[in-house]
Amino acid sequence: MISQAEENYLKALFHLTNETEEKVEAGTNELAFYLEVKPATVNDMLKKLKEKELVSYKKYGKIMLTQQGREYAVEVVRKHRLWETFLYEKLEFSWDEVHEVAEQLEHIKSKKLVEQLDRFLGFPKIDPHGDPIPNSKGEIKYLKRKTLTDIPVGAVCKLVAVKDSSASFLQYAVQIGLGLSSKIKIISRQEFDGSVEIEIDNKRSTVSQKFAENLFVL
Amino acid sequence: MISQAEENYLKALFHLTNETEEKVEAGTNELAFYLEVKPATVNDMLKKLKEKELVSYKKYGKIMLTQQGREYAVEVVRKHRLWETFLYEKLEFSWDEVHEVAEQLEHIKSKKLVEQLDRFLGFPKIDPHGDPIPNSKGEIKYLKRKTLTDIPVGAVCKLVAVKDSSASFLQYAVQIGLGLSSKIKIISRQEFDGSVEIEIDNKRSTVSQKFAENLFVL
DNA sequence: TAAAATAGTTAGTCTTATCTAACAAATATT
DNA sequence: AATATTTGTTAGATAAGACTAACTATTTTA
Repeated sequence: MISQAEENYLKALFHLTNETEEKVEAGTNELAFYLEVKPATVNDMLKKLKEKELVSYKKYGKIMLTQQGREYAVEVVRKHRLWETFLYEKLEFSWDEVHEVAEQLEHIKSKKLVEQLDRFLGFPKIDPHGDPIPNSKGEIKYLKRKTLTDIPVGAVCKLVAVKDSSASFLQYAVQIGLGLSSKIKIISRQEFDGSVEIEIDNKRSTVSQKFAENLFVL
Repeated sequence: MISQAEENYLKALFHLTNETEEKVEAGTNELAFYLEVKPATVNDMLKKLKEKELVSYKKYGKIMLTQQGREYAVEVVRKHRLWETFLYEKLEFSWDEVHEVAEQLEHIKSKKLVEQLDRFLGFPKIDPHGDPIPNSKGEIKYLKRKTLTDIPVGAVCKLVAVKDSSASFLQYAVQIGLGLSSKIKIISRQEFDGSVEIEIDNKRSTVSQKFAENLFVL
């Protein structure tokens, strides 16, 4: 049996390594910082995870998920993103509220629950933040991503993801009526600073280039 | 913050006392048996719960929930039964599969989640076992639970729970084709001894009044 | 009512997940 | 290469929630 704490370590390792193309290994301090615990704690936990053959590492060496560990981590990510989708689509949670609750729900242990939830939601491909939802075989389809800055004036696009999902960004997004799958029309663009005037549900706003670069669209 | 273990003790106390009209207090051994832990463990936990003013008890005395403890317990029961309803109605879980998963889901902490789930389900009054679901104010409307003996001849009902689940009863049930969520049609009833002829999946059997009283139906 | 049975408590141990403080190894800098 | 800095490890502590074994209080019964 894998505890909730262990699941969190696996998920963290997945996000720090496998999820980002280049990196395949992490360090103790890095993991500790990510999980907001002390390096000593990570060290203890790694021993347990190594014992269970979920991670591979040697003293003073780099940390890597084993195949088994990766599979487990992907399952947790799958659950997290399915629950986020459920909260957003069915329970009227807003974009910035889903994460905290999904952090709890992702640890519920029931194979049937996950599969039925997936079916109930219509086998969604992306979660409310636009991140891909692994399928039941653990396959993840990463979509190539364009940002708002790539869209020409006059065109309409759909928001599918965000680069930075800090609370401050998400709150700003909600303020201007921006939600997942929002249709965004490009009204005009300033050559001077790259700021763009956009229209969402007949509501116009002007956002900076920095903001626009943070929005992945299709 | 109240831990999952603590929540389970409160819920157990509620079921052993407040839920049954007569009893208002429980003993250490009784609680231990119910929770499948040892009396010593219960004793330790009671000290914590007393400290938090969720139970009242004195050394060698009886255990009782405080008003606060009762309110908390009802909230947990509410969550449990809402989740059972969700699993049964939306995710195609069968009658006997919902409990185990609801035991996990009831500990998720999010006020909004509970209220939205309740709304999503259309503010259900009873769970898939026919037990009442407390409303958001903690009020519980106890309905008289119907048994097979309350169903008139000619009507059809659905099995939702059993009073006694001894092996001898279950074996008998299996023999006559009675399973969870079985649809039962009342063919005839003997005035003399209250025995009933029933039909399950086109198969007829005659059962005693004692047997019929053991079946909760909807 | 005295002995037996039952119920409840205490003390000490275990495991998990965390911490702090001190130490060791690896890497970077001058 | 010597030293300083960063990174990782170890040892020992703590808190929660469980256990066993031994003890004490209460209740039953002969």
